[in-house]
Amino acid sequence: MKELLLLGLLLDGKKHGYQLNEYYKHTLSFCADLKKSTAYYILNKLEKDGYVVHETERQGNRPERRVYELTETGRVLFYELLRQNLADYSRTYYDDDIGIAFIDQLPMGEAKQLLKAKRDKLIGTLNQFKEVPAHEGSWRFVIEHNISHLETEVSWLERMLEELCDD
Amino acid sequence: MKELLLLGLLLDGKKHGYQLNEYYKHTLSFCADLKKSTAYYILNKLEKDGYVVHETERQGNRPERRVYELTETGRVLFYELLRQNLADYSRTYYDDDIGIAFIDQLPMGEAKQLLKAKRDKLIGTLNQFKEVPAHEGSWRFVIEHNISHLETEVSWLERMLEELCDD
DNA sequence: AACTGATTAGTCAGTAATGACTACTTTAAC
DNA sequence: GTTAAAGTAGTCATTACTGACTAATCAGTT
Repeated sequence: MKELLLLGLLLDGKKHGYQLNEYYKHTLSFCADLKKSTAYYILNKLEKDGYVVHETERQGNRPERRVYELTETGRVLFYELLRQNLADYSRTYYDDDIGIAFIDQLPMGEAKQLLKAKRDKLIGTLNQFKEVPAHEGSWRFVIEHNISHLETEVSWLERMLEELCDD
Repeated sequence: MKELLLLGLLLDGKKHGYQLNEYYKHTLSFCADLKKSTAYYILNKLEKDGYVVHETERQGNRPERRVYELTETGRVLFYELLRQNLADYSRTYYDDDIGIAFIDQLPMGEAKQLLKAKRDKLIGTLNQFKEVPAHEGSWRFVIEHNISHLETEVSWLERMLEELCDD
C-alpha cells in the first residue's frame, strides 16, 4: 500500500524528498504511517524495478538531493494498485482484542481502571479528528471514515465498562 | 503485541508448537494474524531473553519437538504487557483510505463499481462473523467489537456510494 | 560572532516478519 | 500395497521496516 501512496504523491510531477514528506504530512498522514527511512526504502525499490527514476540536483549551497519522477510503467502501476485498493477488502486486526481476550487474568476492578485510561486516550484522538477543518473532495470521506471508527471504538469500550461486573 | 499473545497461550502450562497453533486457531485467530514462522521467530526471541524455556521431547516415531514453558520473568512480562495493552490506545490506519484519497484519478463510474466489489467482500466477512457461535466470557466482546467495526465500514461505504456523484 | 533550534538530505545497522521449503508420519481410500 | 491427503515440526533466505545517526544550512537571538 505504501507504494501506492508514494506513486500517488508523484502523480502531479517530480518531487524531491522534502516535498514528498511535506505533501504527505499535510494531506496523507491521516491515511498511513510513513516513516522517512521507509519512504527512501520504498523509493529505492520502486526505482530498482523501473517505476520511478531520479536525477540529482543541487540548489545553492544545500547538499545534493534526489528529484524523483514517475516513469510510464510507474504510472501504469499506480492505476493498477489504485484499482486493487478500491476493489479489495482485507480485514483489520485490532490489538485491543488481544488484551480483552486475556482480561480475566486481572482483577476486574483493575481491568476497568485500565480500560478507562484507554477510553480517555481514545477520546483525545477522536477530538483531534473532530477539530480537523473541513476538507474538499474525497478528503472529507477519509476524515468521516476515521471518526466513525473512533466513535464505534468508544461505544464499544463504554458498553464493556458497563457490562463487566465488579466481582 | 504478538509477544503478549504467545505468552498468554503458555499461561496455563507448557505446550509444543502444534498445541500452540491449535489453541491459537480455535480461540485467538480473530484477534491477530500469527503465522507459524512468526510464532517460532518470537518464541526464539522470548527464549533468548529468558521469558520462556524449551525442552525437547519425542513421542513415538515422530520427529523431535520443543515443548515451551513460561519462566517466572515470562509470567511477569505477560502481566506487564497485558496492563499496557489494556491501558494504551494507538490509532488504527485503514488502507482503504489511501485509495479514497486518490479516487479522483479514476472516472467516478468505474470507481463506484470497484467500491461495490469491496462492499460485497466486506459483507461476506461480516456474515462470517455473525455466524460465529456465541462464546463465553470476554470472548463475546471480541466478536462484538469486530462486528461493530465491520458494520461501521459497511455504512461508510454505502454513504459514499450514495454521495459520490456520477459525472 | 557565537549559540540555538528548526530545516534539509540521506545512510546504515539492526529488528521484524514471512513465504517457500524439507522431511517424516499417520490415516484412509482405492 | 501404493498413492493421496492431511498432520507434524521446524529452517532459512529474503523482504519489510525503522531508530539512530551524520552533516550541512538557515533564521533568529543574544
